[in-house]
Amino acid sequence: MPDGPLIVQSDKTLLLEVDHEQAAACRRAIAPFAELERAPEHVHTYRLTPLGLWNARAAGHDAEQVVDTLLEYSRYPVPHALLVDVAETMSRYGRLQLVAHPVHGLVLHALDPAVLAEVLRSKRTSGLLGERIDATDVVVHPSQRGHLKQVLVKLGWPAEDLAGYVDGEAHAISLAQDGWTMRPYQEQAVDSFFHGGSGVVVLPCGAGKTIVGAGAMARSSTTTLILVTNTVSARQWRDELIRRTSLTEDEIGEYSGARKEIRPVTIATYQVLTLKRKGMYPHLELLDARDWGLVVYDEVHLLPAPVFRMTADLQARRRLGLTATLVREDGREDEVFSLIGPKRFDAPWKDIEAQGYVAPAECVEVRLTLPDTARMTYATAEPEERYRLAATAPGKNRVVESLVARHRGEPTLVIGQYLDQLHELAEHLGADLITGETPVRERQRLFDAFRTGEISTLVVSKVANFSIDLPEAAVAIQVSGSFGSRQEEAQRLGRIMRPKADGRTAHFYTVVARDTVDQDFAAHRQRFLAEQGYAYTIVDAEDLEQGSTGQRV
DNA sequence: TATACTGAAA
DNA sequence: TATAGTTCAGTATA
Repeated sequence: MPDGPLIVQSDKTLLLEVDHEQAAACRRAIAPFAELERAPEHVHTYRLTPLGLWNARAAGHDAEQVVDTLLEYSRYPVPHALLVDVAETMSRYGRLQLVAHPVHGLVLHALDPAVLAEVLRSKRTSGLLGERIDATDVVVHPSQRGHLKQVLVKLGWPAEDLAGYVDGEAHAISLAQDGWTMRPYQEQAVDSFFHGGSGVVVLPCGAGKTIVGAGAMARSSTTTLILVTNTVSARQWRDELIRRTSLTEDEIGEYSGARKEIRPVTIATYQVLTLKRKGMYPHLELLDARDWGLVVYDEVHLLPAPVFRMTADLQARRRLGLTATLVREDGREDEVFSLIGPKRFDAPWKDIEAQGYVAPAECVEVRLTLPDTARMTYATAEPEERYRLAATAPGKNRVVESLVARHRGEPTLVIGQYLDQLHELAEHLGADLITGETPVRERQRLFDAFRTGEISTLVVSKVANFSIDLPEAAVAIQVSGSFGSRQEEAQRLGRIMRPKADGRTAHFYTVVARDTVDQDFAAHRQRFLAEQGYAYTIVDAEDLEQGSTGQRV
């Protein structure tokens, strides 16, 4: 195609012209295998990575499809070397297989003896492999299954794990069918997960990931261990499971800081599992406390390093990872890939929105020009103080005030990172504030008041990043965030994406100080959502009160 | 004996 | 990059 929207370069970057009429179709076509790297106004940069290509491969795409997609949308002839490279990278996935051998147990089987020879020569596999059976097979100690997969990914030969799983202890679980059924994409996600065995399901916030978990549990009907980020989330899982499945309160245990119950379905927090005392992990026994048939990782992108290590030992059990965003800022995506599994299902956020299951959202970046004195302070500040200085610029108070006024009557969340700033804002707005030090009872009271509409504005800290369920929230105003965290941005947008009763559009504002690191971090944070098709409108803070709409990006 | 508060840890 | 949230254990309170 001579006028395609895509420029494919030999350094493995893909440049997408955003205003091209085929841009949307192209974005959709390359999404399964390319990662968005930068998203300024006119040209978005995607990158081809081995991990992206292997995920696509695991999802059933072959190299031919990827090559065809590139050729179809490319404006210029595609570098031949790049096409060869794509084909070679993709063909690396699955040349090694982990299989169950009737005599030798777990075996690493190579479709190509040379690959096995190369892998065996590496020092990194030395402690992980046992006896060599023949030219294409070598024994793997079952306890090294996860470590081996990690090493193989790093060596560039990701193994396809076909060794299967222990059944686990059977436990009858069915979905409660009182006039309610899973949504089509949830069914598909469960199917894809089961077909693949282990892996990750990526769905937007508010799209019902818990239901996918429940569906997987019903399908396997085994004892299940669910790992979640915090106690509040654990309670929400329990309530949802009681509502949506045949499980009763007695069958569901909570293993958290507060309680230590072990039941056929046990919900545990990452925190308690990774608690370290005197160099020991006293709660690790939970993993062996029962013969779990399924392990569910909620918010799998947050898995801390110790849980990765523990998970390496759990490879014989089915593992389902759930997340809204697989991206992490610490570059551990490959560990999720090798230890939980490849991406099994991924629905573009805009598709779910089009089906009406999440609310449409409009994202606006409000830029505030710092007064001269503040700019001088900023310019002379130490680099490590700069973000805080810019992010907590006093001028933001007025901007937030006018945004709240603009949406008067709509349930509004003001979200920030710095407690001082939030205290000040809460006072300014005459609104209530929820932070980590707010007692659970008080949080509950405020959330309830917010849900019923008694309170229309709530100022919240990082506590609101995850899993708080405020269906009615329609407006979010972000004043500061964790540096450039893409997944935090996605989670915060997620707070307002529950569909509204009247189908209203949700509004997401991010207030940044112009020409500072605050603006740079904001740009980085927005990348993931840009990849999902959310365009940020940029508005000048001074124009805000005059009702200008700004320019679309 | 149960519950509330505080500080430390990773 | 630093900050904030979470949990646990020790101490105070009723």
